[in-house]
Amino acid sequence: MAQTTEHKQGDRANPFGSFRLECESVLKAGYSSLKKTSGHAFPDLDIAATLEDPPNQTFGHLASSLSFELAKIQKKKPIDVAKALAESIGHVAKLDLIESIEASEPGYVNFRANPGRLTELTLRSVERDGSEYGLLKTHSPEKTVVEHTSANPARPIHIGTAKGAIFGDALARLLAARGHNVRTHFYIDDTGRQVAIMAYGYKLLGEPTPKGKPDHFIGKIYSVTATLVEIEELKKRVALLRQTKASDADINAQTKSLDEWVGIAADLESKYPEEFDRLSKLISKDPDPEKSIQQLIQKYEKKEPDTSALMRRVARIILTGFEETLRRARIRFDQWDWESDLLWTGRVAALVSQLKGSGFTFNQGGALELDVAKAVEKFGLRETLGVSPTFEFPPLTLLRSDGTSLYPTRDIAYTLYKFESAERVINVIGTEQLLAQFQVKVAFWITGHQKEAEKFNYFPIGQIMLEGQRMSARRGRYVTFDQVMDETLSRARSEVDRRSPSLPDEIRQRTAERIAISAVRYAILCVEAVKSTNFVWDKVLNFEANSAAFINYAYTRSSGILRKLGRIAEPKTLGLLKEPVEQALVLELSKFPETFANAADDLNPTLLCLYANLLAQRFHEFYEKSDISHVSNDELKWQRVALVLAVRTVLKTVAGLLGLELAERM
RNA sequence: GGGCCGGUAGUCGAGCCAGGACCAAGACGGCGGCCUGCGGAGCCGCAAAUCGUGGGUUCGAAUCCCACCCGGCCCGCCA
Repeated sequence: MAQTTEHKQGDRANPFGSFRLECESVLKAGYSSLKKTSGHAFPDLDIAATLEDPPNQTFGHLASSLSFELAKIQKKKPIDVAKALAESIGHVAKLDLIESIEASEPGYVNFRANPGRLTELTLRSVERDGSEYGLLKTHSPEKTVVEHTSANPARPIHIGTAKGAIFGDALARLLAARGHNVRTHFYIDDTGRQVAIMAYGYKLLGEPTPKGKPDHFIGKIYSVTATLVEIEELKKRVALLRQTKASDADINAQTKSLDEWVGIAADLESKYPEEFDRLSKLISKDPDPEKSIQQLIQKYEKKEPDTSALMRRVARIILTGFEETLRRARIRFDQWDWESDLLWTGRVAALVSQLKGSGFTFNQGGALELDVAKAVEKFGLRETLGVSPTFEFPPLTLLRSDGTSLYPTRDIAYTLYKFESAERVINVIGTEQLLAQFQVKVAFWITGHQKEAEKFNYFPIGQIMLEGQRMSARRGRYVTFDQVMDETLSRARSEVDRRSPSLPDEIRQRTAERIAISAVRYAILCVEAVKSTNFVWDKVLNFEANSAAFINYAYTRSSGILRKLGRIAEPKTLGLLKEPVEQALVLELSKFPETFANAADDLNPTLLCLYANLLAQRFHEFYEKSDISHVSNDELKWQRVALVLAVRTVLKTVAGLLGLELAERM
């Protein structure tokens, strides 16, 4: 069943939406006229909701299943009701965009659009609105913060994180085009253990200037340091267990874990012999590496000058690398938020004391706990949160017994911070964060921010697996975003070289870059965000149907036509575009505004991928079957050119929304 | 133990929220065709699906409800 979409928003045209509105209005008129002549009591039905897309065009362009509802009441056959309905509409309505209304077995009322009128309206609208065609503006614009990526600044961005980055970026583009005031934020999680480990290793090495890409360079140091520290700790733990005569099971578990880490260390040693060797010697000189790392964390939280300077210095080096990667992927941020700032500005402390005063906290072994379950029951949040009566809400530890905060606590403070400058907040994060996101919402209720709780959206990202397993940076089982882009670029470059050898080298390189980044973005965006998928090179490197290259090729072909024609004249009318391939193309163009609005309102960029692919497909079909530059009838030629121009406009708009860049030649 | 998400041709994947012409879109892979006029990264055709399983609701279920099965994930004084 189709959804209703507003007819006109701002002064932007919505051709198919206008057709839909006309169908709705005549259907309502037919319904009430039938109501008068019938003896039965008619209920108030959502008539717009009965309009749906028919399976193919032999049934017209929109169909209503209203008769099935009425047949129940009138105790008649649906097809008879449909006939009566179609007839009564014929009497009451004057038609504009509708060409015909027919009853059809088993009981649908089919509406066919008037091809001439729809073509005229669609192509004139695209011509008039240009790059703004279809970008229907919302009636209720909101200041919106989209937080995404927020990769831990300890190692390079891998393809799993990149998925969140690409979706977050596309989401921001879509919402902005819809008329919302959107800002993208990157959360720098710098007060956790990972950044401290990284800074510890970096300091030990004497703060070297990065060789190669900064995030890769520092990431290497992080991996080696983390592994060596972990091994030291495990060795101590096993020794302690032996001393205290712990159970064999406990000792075995730790030993097994230790063996695994030793294996990882061996891998790292062979990959980075120099760093491994040096760090290994340096760390062994430290009597208690773990303590050194803890001290870094604690001093940083307190903003101790030397430590703060060090931590920020290292984190910034990594972030430089992130920015380079993200820029390459056409992803940009309006704001970078440091987690440490939340502590230093007292926001975390203020939140904790407010929660403390709420009566929903309790003390457990010196740690401060939030009784989430109690709050859920008190405020009756199960329905609001959409969870079953048996969903368990474990308590949330807000403060460690040493008084330091934990990540969820800081995340609550952070989300509140985002609301300081926004009416709506969208968090683009992995599906595994579901419970944590619930906890944030519940904390919002406790602190009296229920309005914000309603405007707080969680956009879950399903994992990308590697050979059926979770990616793990420490185990070296991961693919970086840079790797993916490099590989795709080299593949795109060789394709361009092969197909367009006559283009200058510079153009070929730029074209390959566009094709490559678009291919990567499209491959990620064309599958729904929540689904977890296996990373497959062939999919990213696919330049055939259902890929960004396929869409770009439609654009390139249209460029070829226009280039060949040289000059372009205005057609007098648009009445000659009667071929099925032309009509199919017009219909697709007419549906773009509705598709866009639905994608933006449902937070679903994937819908636009499917649309872009479909539009390109229709164009390729048209291109094969229809001549343009060599038709002798000039009027027909210019009308077809108008169609080509409209397709180009819409392709470019959709591509922009998804962050794909189109090349004129490829 | 409790929960969340997913399960659609050999593979990938729309449709599910808002049930209707579904004998289920599209792609990859397979098979067979199409360049003496706009670039073949294309087009046309063929083969391929117990819509995870079993019940239920309904005139009608891939879609809603219940139970179960499989896969991923979560339930830390980690982040």
